[in-house]
Amino acid sequence: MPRAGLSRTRVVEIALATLDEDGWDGMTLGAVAARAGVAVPSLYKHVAGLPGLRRDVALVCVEEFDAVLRAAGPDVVALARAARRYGVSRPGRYAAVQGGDWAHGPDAQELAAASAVTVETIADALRSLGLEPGAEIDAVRAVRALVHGFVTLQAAGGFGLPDDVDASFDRAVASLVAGLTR
Amino acid sequence: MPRAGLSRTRVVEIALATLDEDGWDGMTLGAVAARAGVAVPSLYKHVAGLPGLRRDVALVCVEEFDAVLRAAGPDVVALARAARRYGVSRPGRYAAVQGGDWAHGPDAQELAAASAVTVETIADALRSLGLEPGAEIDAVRAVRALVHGFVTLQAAGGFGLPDDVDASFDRAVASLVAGLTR
DNA sequence: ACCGAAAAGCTAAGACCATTAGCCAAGCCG
DNA sequence: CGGCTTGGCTAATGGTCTTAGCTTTTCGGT
Repeated sequence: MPRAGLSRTRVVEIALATLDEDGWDGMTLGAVAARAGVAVPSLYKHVAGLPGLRRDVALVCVEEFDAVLRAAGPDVVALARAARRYGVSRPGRYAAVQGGDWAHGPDAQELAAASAVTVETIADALRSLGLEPGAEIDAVRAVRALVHGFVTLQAAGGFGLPDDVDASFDRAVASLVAGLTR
Repeated sequence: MPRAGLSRTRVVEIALATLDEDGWDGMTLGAVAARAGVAVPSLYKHVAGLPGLRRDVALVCVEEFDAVLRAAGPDVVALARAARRYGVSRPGRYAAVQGGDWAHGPDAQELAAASAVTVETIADALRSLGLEPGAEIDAVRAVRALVHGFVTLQAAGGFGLPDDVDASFDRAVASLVAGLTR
């Protein structure tokens, strides 16, 4: 029996491919093992079960998401567009970034730290708007909520009308920014 | 063997109780059957499997959610507050309202119709702001996205800082409304 | 009042899912 | 070359949903 030559990072890579194809709920141990050409229990040699795999995958996605945001530059609108593009084009990874409840898990530290970086990126972009100091946290929350809500509603097919969702999004962000700087 | 005296509506009632206690993912046929004092396959006599049960439960929740919004009156801020209060106090039912992908299912009609009523309620509240006719759909989407994003981020523990989330929400809604009517 | 049929429960069984235990062989290192 | 670590495996357990088929209750019609 030749070995498959797996490793933690290789398993995570394969899991990411599965995630992109089958979504967050479809990223099952069976699917990953099949794609790796290996029996399911073999994965436990590299990864701490399904929760551990999800945690590892989420960490990669959070870091990737943050990189995308950073690359969008310091403009709030560009940042929001980039975040939404990521969420729409890679729904599985976006769900991994936002979706987990590992906020309550034991190994939440790494994830929380990585998420904090993302929040800080948004805060940087908002600083250029010249908000009052006390309003910054509120503004970050508002932007995150608007973008996240848009992405998830769209992903769930919540926008029944076929009107241009891109335009709606741009206008919503513009309106919120206008209201924040009012 | 005495009968349990179940019915479709009774099963849905029990499922709602399970939903409130165990959340959307915890609303399993096993949990519902146990609470009903019945074996799992017996539920199939009243409900079309798990997808059918979810569809029925979602329908009830959508109608309830719409009633809550209507009761909040025609003010946008009050409506947003009511929606968020519902989402925070009954996370399971809120997930049922928003969460499904039955938009693509075969029996999406009833659900879609009920959801359309909710959207119309929001549109009514926004009409009092005196928006330009073409901007209405965009405005509804913005409000829905902001509220929905806030609720889901909060439910996922996405707001790390312990700052007052209620105040952040009120300010976010006020900012968006200000931006929309600008 | 009775008989038959529909309805409502049940058990059994099958397909997946995650997880644990324990075995065996591959490969590295002295 | 021998042994130990490591990475694969099979087997088994318990959970999920689902279908098939059986039994018993219950109700309606004559």
